[in-house]
Amino acid sequence: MQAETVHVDKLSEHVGEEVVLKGWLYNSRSSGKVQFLIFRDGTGLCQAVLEKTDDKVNLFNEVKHLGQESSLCVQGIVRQDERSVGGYELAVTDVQIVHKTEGYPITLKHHGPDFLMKHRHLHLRSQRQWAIARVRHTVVEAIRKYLNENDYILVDTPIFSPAAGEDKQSLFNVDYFGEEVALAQTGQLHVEAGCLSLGKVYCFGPTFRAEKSKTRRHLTEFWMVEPEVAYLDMEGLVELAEEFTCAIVEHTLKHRRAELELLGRDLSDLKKVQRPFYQLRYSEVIDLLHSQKIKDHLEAKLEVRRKQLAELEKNIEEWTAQQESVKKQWQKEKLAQQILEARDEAGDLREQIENIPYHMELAAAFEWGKDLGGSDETIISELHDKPVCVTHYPKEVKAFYMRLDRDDPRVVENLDVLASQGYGEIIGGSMREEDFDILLNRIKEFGLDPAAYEWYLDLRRYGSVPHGGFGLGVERTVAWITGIKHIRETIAYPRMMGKLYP
RNA sequence: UCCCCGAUAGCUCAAUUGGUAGAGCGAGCGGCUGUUAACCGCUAGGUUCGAGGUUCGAGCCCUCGUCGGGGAGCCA
Repeated sequence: MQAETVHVDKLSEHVGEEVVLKGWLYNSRSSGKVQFLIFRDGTGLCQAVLEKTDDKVNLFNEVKHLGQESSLCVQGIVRQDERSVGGYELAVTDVQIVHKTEGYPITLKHHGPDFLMKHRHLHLRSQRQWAIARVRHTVVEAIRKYLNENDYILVDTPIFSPAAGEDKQSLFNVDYFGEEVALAQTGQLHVEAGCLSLGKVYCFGPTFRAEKSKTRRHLTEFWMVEPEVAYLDMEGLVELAEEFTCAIVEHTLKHRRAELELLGRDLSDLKKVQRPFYQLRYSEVIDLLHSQKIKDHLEAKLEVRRKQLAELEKNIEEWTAQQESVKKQWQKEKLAQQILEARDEAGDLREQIENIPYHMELAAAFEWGKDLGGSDETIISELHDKPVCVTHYPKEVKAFYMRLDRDDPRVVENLDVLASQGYGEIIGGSMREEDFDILLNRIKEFGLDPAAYEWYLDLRRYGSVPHGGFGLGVERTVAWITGIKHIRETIAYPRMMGKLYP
């Protein structure tokens, strides 16, 4: 292999040249005297075409039996061809087999989530997962870029955590030289100390929550970025959350358009993510939940879902009937696949249809003082075509450190950002209580031991200032931006209840 | 912790309401010079999640358990 090694995503710069690609066999098709090797190298897919000419009979026969995911180096001449994935292909002159793979478990056909999660270490090689990983990388890049360019200083906060940030039930306990400590579920308390040193700071790391949640929005280990700013006020906090969210979406849209399109994301939704977001105070949310508008919305949604279900059921019937008459094998298979997907979707719809009346009741019966439920958040975000900032919750349902609103001490100056399209909460944050006496009182009200928070109280003893910040969940943000249904696909190795392998 | 659904070939699913366990993909072999999850032919592949029960007979019905999916609560 004498030619220069290049990557698939740079093939357009090498048309007419002989080059080497190093990677893996994604799929292959053979047609007697020509083989199509669908090849991947981490930067993209490329079709390599190998013809059975007299000088390449041995090579042809050797490559013919290569299994999916065999590793190989392919040498050939780059040419433009519309029929090929990516628009370029390689006319093969030589192949070096690095490793022959037999019986690769993940085929290009449909697999169930359990099987794929057990093979997560291999699943990462699939196209969709590849695209999601690249979007995630860019979301994280956007986060760091925004903060760094705006003069935030990174402060790494501890993962072994002596005191709870929030409530103790959702903590993972660890034996720390005989002492029971917890894995951090937020870096916020510690980052506040950094904030009073450096002004504008952030922490960014893994976060652990032992909540026994089995839903498409939850992980037990996830990544969170938490900016914290001194001399900030509530208005500034909202502005920061909005700017931050917009910067992430904009950067990702700019650099990962191809991946988002591959994932089937409707980009027009993302283009709408512009300041200002919708602003709702908690009390306004209650009015909204009790309003005729919500009732109408849910009734309309119910009607739409019923129609969609009827339509799907009709399609399933038609496709099932067609299966009998269709002769070609691949057509049968395609129909079978369509039917499976439609059934899945129909199941989803039935569940929604069943739940909507319940959600209507929940919304109508919502009383001041309760925390917003998942269904309430979904309804609110569905009613808006861009993210919604919900603020000023009752102090009882929020953490002890959140700053009491001086105009209405029943509520705190907090902020949740709900992503659009029903993706739920991606940001949660607040102004922090800067008054020593109020904070101490709040710690006691929550039944916490003030001794454990002595160092935190010091921050109010010595040079206390108004300050605030928030946490943004990386996985939920990636799920929203990519438009994928389940958060478990947004991280390479999802940790969920009962899931620890691989 | 609670509610709903599920477990059949390596994978994805069937099995006409309790009567001899099948198909496609994948694997192996062969055919085909432009395939797009290619196609065509042949071959191999099963303790129907586990334990118990009902029955002449259980993949199917009942009880318990294990694992998985979705949701409630809680949350990023």
